This record gives sequence, C-alpha cells and structure tokens, in this order.
Amino acid sequence: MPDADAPPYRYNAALAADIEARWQARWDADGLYETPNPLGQLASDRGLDGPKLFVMDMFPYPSGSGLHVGHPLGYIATDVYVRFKRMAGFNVLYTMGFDAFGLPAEEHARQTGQHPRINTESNIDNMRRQLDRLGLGHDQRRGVATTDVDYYRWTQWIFLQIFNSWFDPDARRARPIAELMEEFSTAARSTPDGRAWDDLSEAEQRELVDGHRLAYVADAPVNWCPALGTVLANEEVTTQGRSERGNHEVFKRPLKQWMMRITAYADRLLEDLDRLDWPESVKTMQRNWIGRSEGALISFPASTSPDGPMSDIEVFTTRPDTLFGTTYMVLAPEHPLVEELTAEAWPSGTPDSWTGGAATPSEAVAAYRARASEMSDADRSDSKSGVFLGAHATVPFTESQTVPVFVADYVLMGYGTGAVMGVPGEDQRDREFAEAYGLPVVRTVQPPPDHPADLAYTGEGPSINSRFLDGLDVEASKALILERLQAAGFGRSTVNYRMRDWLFSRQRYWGEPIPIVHDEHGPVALPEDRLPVELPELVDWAPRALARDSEPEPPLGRVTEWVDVELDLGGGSRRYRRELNTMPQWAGSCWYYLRYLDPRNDDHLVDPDVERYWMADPEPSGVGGVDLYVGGVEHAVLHLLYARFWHKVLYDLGYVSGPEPFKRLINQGYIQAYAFKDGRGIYVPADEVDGSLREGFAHDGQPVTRELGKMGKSLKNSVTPDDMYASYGADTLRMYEMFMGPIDQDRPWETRSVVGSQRVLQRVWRNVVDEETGELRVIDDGPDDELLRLLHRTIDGVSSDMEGMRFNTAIAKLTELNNELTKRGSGAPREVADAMIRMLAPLVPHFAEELWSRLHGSDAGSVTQTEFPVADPALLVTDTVEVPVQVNGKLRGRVTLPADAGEEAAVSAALAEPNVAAHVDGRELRKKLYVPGRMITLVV
RNA sequence: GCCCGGAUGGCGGAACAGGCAGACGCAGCGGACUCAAAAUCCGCCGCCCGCGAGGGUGUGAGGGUUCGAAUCCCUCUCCGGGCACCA
Repeated sequence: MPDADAPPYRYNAALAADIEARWQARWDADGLYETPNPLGQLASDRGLDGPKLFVMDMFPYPSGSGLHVGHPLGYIATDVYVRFKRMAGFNVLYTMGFDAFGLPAEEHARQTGQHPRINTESNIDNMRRQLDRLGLGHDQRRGVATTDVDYYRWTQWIFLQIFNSWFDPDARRARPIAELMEEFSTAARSTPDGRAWDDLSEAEQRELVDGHRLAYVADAPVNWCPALGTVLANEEVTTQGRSERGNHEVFKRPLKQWMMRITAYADRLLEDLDRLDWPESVKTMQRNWIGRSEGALISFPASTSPDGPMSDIEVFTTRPDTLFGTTYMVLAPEHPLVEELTAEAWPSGTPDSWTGGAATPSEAVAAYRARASEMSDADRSDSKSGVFLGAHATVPFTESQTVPVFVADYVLMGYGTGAVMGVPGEDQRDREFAEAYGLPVVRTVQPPPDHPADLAYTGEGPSINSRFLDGLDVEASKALILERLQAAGFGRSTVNYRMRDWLFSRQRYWGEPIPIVHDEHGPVALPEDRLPVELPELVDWAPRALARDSEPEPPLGRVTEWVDVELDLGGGSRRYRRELNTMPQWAGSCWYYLRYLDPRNDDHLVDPDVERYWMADPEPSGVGGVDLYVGGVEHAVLHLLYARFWHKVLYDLGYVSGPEPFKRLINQGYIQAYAFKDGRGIYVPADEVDGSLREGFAHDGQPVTRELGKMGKSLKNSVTPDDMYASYGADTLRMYEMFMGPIDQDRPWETRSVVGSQRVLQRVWRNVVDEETGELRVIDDGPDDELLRLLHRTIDGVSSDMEGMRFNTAIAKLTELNNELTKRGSGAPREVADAMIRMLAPLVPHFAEELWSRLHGSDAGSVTQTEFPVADPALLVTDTVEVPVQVNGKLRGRVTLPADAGEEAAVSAALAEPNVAAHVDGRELRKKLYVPGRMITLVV
C-alpha cells in the first residue's frame, strides 16, 4: 500500500475511518434519523413535514457467523433511496429489527449449553455493530426483536384475535367468534343437526364453535423429524422427504396440531395480487402455490359385491366432461374408504397383476399401504403402481358400467378428495396406470388425426363415446354434464386449491408460547390481560434427538410447574393444562412492520391513527401498506403469504386500514463470488488464488478451476464488510455495491474493482480539498455556461435515476460531472461543488457530510437535511442539437442544427454534409424523415 | 415436463417510449511527471480492412415487421430460478 508517502489530506481508508466515526457519533447525538409520529410517544413538536413514506428491508435473522458483503446490498439500496426521499421532502419511516426466534439459536444452545437468549442477544449486538458501520439512517428507537417480551406479547395478542374469529363465507371476511355464537344461540344460524343451541351439551357447543375458528386444533398427518425433535411444516421438508435443516429423516405421524385457516382467504389472497406492485415472478409463485382450479365433485356409488352395502366415492376432477371415459377408480392409500371397500376375497377372474401377489385383498392392501408409508413422496412419484380392492364402482348415468376400484399411490390424499376417476383416454397419468394393469382405454374427446394413439389426449375437440355429450366441445360438455350431475344428485361444480391450511405449531422451546390453556373440552383462550405468556426459564431446554419410532414431545412439557396452572377465567378458579407447542418462526415476521410504527405502545399493537398515517393509501382505490419492501426472493411465497393472511384478518377485524401489508416489493439480487477448486476438487481459499481468466488461475503454484457460487464458508469465498472497511472505508463499499449493477440483478463480487469507486471519491475530494494542505480548492467564480448546463443535466438525470432506484447510472452521471471538473484542473466552482456534494449525500453520507462542513463551515448543519438539488428546466434545453444522419439505414455523418429546425432545414443541412452528399451522390431522394433532435433519415 | 427470468467488448454493466450500440467503472496499452517506482494527470481501447479520411461488420442463432431493431413479432439454442403424479 502506497499510503506511507501519500499526501496528508488524501481521501483513503484511514481518513474515511476517521470521517465515518466522527459523523456517526454526531448523527447519534443529534437523533438525526428519528422520525416523528403524528401522535403518541414518538410524536415530536417539530411536526410532520411533507408526505409520508414507509420503506423497509426484510429484517435479518441474527446469525452467529456474521455478515459477508452480500448481506447489506439491500440495506444500502434502501438507505440511499430513503436519504434521497428525505432530501426531497418526505417524512420517511426507516428502521431495522431482528427475526430472532427459531432453530439456529436453539441448535447452538443445544451444542454449547448456553441459553438461546444469551446467544441471540450477543448475535444481535455483533450484527448491529457490523451494520452500524455502514452508516444506515435508521430510526434506532423503532427497531424490534421478535424475541422481546414486549414484542411477542403482541404476537400472542394477534393469535388470540385469530383464534377468536371465524370466516363468514357470505361476507367473505373474518368476524368475531362471539357473533357466530350469537347467531347459533338466537337460531339465526342453525346447528348442523338442527337441534337448538341450548340442547347441545357444553362439549358439543365447544366443538361446533371451535370447528369454525381461524386458528383450530386438528389431527393432521405431520412431518415428524426425530433428529430435530420437532414437527416440520411441509415447506420445511425437501422434495426428497428430508428436513431442509440438517437433512434428517422425516416421518409422517398423525398429531393434534394448531392450524390456521389460510385456505378461507385463498380467493382474496389470489385476487389482491393483481393490485400489488410486485415482481411478476413473485406473484406467479404465489398463484401457483394457491393453485386454484375449477372443477367438479362427482360421487360414484361403490361396493364390494353387487348386492352389498354402497359407499359413495367422491372425486374431484377438472374434466367432468370425460366422465364416460372412466374405466377404473383410484383411492389414495390413506383414504378413509379403503377399509370399507376392501373385499373379503378376490372376485373370480381377477388378473394376477392386480393382486400384488397376496392371497386376499386385505393382505394386498395392508402390504401396499405399509410400503407407501415407508416411501418418501419423491420415491412414490417414479412409477405407477397399485392394488385392486376387489370392489367396483358405477359410473353415474350408467346402470351397467361398473369399474374396478384400486388403491394407488399416484393419488395423493392431500389434494382434492384423495380419490380420482381413472380416465386413461384423456389423462396421461391414468393412461400409464391403465397400461400397467391392462385396463381399457376409452376416448371421450376426438383427437386430431396426427395424435399418437398411445398417448392421452388433453386438448380441445368434440365429445365422443359420451352419450348426451357427443358432439359438444369441451366447454359445452362440462357445462351440460355439471347441470345433469347436479340435477341427478351425483355432483356439483366446485373450486379446489392446492394450498393447505397452515400448520402453525412447533415442538420447540425457542418460539412464542401459544396463549392457550386446555380443559376437558379443548382449548381455551387466555384473556388479553393475561398476556404476555412468558417463556419459562428452562434449564434442561435442549430438544432431544429421538428414536425413529418416537412420538412428538414438546420441550415445554418438561416444565411441570409451568404446565399445570390454576386460573379463574370466569366462573371460579379451576385447573388447566397449558399449551405446550410454540409458534413457528414465521409468526414474528408476519407483522413486525406494524410494530415499527408504534413500538412503545403498551395499550395497542399500534395506535389506529398512527397506523392510518403510515399505512393508508393516498389513492382511494389503493391497497395501502408499506410503500417499499426490499428483500430476497427466497421469501416469495411463505413469509409474504403468511403476512398477507394475518394482515387481512387484522383488516377484517378493523385493526388496520388497508387489505395488504406491502404495496410495493423489490427482490434485490444476490452477490455471488468466484470459488476455486484444486485438482482434487477441494475448494481453496479464494483470496489466495492468483492469475486471470486468460492465463489461468493458480493456488500454491497448482492450477485451480473457477466457478461462480453463493458467498460463504463452504466455498471459501467470503469477503466480509470488515475487510472492506479496513481497506477502503464504508462509503467506498456503499458506492461500489450500488455501482455494480441494477438492484434486482445477481452479480459477481470482484474485490479488485472496489478500488475504482474509491478513486472516484478521491477525485471528487481533490476537486474540493487540496490533498497537500487540506485547504479548500473551491473557486468562487461561477461555472461557465457549458459546465452549468452539464450540472443541470446531471441533476436532472441523477434525480430520476434515484427515484427509479437506478443507483448505478446515477453514480455514472455524477462521475461524468466530476471527470469534467478534473479535466478543467482548477478546483470546482462553489456552485457546482455545493450541488454535487448534495447529490452524493444519499450514496456516501459521511463523505458528503465532511465535504459539506468544509465547504460551508462546521456549523452549517447536516447535508442530509438540505434539499436535493433541482434542475433548472431552462438549462436543460439547448439552442443547437447535433443530429446523426442516416442514408439507407447507415450512419453517414452528423450535422449541428438549431433545436427548432424543421424537416426542410434539417434535410438540406444533412445534404450539405460532405460524407452524406457523397453517399447520396446525386441520386433521387425517395424518402426523407426528421425526428426532431434525434435522427435524419434519407432513402435514395 | 410446466411456469417465470436472462444472454450486449477481456470483465461488471449503459442505451428509461423503435432513433448515434458499448455511458461509467475494472483490466489492458501508450504518453506526461519521476533518478526510478508508486500515486496522479492526459490519451487509446468490439472485431476486420486502411497510413489516413473512411469502409465493412457487430448486441446468443435463424427469420420477419420498419426508413430505422439490443429494443417489437415468430422459431430455436444455451444459462439461471420456481414448481413438479395437483386429478
């Protein structure tokens, strides 16, 4: 490093460190980034200036391993944008919290014996230190951690609101459960079996009401992971049927679990996507996740013998028009009708391939089910297999068309009704099954002549072999068959969703306790004044790695003195057993944006007026919510869908002013980094590799190969912000990250390029400050006309780039302006320096503060509180323009024209240009065109 | 298999509404300053032909629309991401 004999006032890492520390201390002392609320504890007598803006990053999990340079990319981008908007006159709410419950802290605690809270808090401190060094303009008073008791008290409060609500399908919204009970008790709504409310026992009343709640207990097949000692949500299990964390084995077990009725909101979650300013890819992922499909429910009477008792097999299908192509039926292995429809013995003539080699249907079914339960969903998907139950079903509208009933694992219990009608002519999966078991194939839609005979046909065409549907196209056939099915009582149209209800409970310690106690009839909500339900201190808190065949057991069950409580919840003191499950990590992140608004409010989750000020949409048709939310695309579905769901419930119950939490979403790209492997395929530390793409890369003299990947320990290619602070300073790091490319794009990190951003800042510095003396180099003469016009074009371009978050091009324009100053070599004219420093302030705030105070004196105040420069429109228009000339589509020259020149004048000027004239060469002009200021086109 | 993105110099990227392709930065080359080096400043920098003026060619490939296409349309290739027996 050449710093030893560098000029004393050069802007380098040492000076940057000094400047950054000094200004950060002053910002803190002045509370510069504290944002006032219209009322309440965070109100300020300085009042609310300008329109509001709420900008937010997805808050981080405070991991123990610290940050690499990829982590703060989004935070820097929002900070630059927020600073720009503040200078443009907005009252901006911008802060940062921590998503601190969850598995990693508990896993760490399990290995070290240290309580998760201690580890979590030290991680938060460390992460704060690394982030603070970047100079982010957060309102520090508003940050929350989901593990704060004052915070999770309100997470529990929201749970109670959800528990105490039901979804009214007629009103299409949540309503208080008390209103449902009122309707039952006044007979405005009848009970399922028609008895009067008062004739139901307490147990019956409770069961009826509990079955309507938005949070409910259900016996669900869950993913039990003994190695982690917990139940996992479907989305935490990989497609290989292992745990996403740790890659452990996962088994299906039935268990009483808390569920959230998100499916009730499926249509609203789907519809409102159209009103959001989100990346199209994220909306598409959510649409696919919800998976709405319109179809029909159809009942097939089935029995194990022609004169035996009948059971109805109900199927869901999107193609009711293909009903008459049904040649068999399939039940999922877990389907409840499998027992009833398993015959005593194989009917005569049953092919051997249908029996699975078993002596009786029940043996075959038992063996098949046992095998299916052992297999992961991925293994199940490979080939079509199944066994015959010995039963037959009758196709509706036919007396005689009976078809065999199979159990097969290509039908999933979790989708539709867990049963399908097998139509091998029109569905390729059914076709494959039919071929494996020698079942007949009947086409019900006429395929085009070139359609292969051995493939199902899923396209359009007239119905055939379908009785009264023959000749109708697919859509008309669907309509008619539905009408007939409905009239005959065999079925009806319905809408099915891929999305399931949200499995909400976890058998963990380090999560929010669910504020519920149980009596002999089931769950009872704790009253709000009993919140928070604090996590008990637990000495033996560690989850236990359990045997494969173990049953799920929550750690809280070990705190016996906590589990059993005596409470008076009205009607006298009695004993209850506490809920032992805790909430999933998603819970705390579902609503943190609301607490940012009013973090110290002890009476409300958020004051309604404060909520309205920050969240209500200025457009009457708008959805409201956070104005800009920035984060990784990995949260495209789960976090964003769960948060939308909770927000809609709170909206229905009147606690928030709009239907959506996040109005605009941007996914920042990832910073990737090159990783290097030696001849053995082992990664070598990337910072020890020499060479280039052309001459090849080497480590310790041995050739290595290069690949691009995620930054991290495993690829040995991490670069930490601390390294960059030490070599260049935080402002250079900020500028480099913003200069690398558009915010939403992945990009490879290249440490050797960072110096370019530092050199740009050094050139700016030199145009304002003398490196040798530290004196100002600014000149008091006004800029000449050319420079003044360049300045205003820069102001204009930088403003719109900042507004559009195109910080890379904003930096390029500022660099051009500064390069022009450097070229002149005389120090910056004061007016230009002033504007340039203000334009730099959002990007490199410490650097700009330092130059600002040198330019205007130490009591000039913060540059961040000045106005962003505004371009003078008069200086953006020019008298003359240089216009390119095309002849027959090829560029042949340029001419300078008055800006208001007409086509005739432009064309004659073009023809006067020698090179243009040479190419026209006296030939006839067939076409002439002048796009003012842009292009002259001649065709000869 | 289906659904989204994307492909521009040696590299990251720019061209915002169909109008000068390659802004800005990195790397590279040349020059000034220096005893020398570093730093800094000035210049060059897609490819081919040409001393030059200039010409040809060029935005993954092929075709189309247009006076004019990186940009719009069709076909294809490759890369990244998501979903995946969803009836």
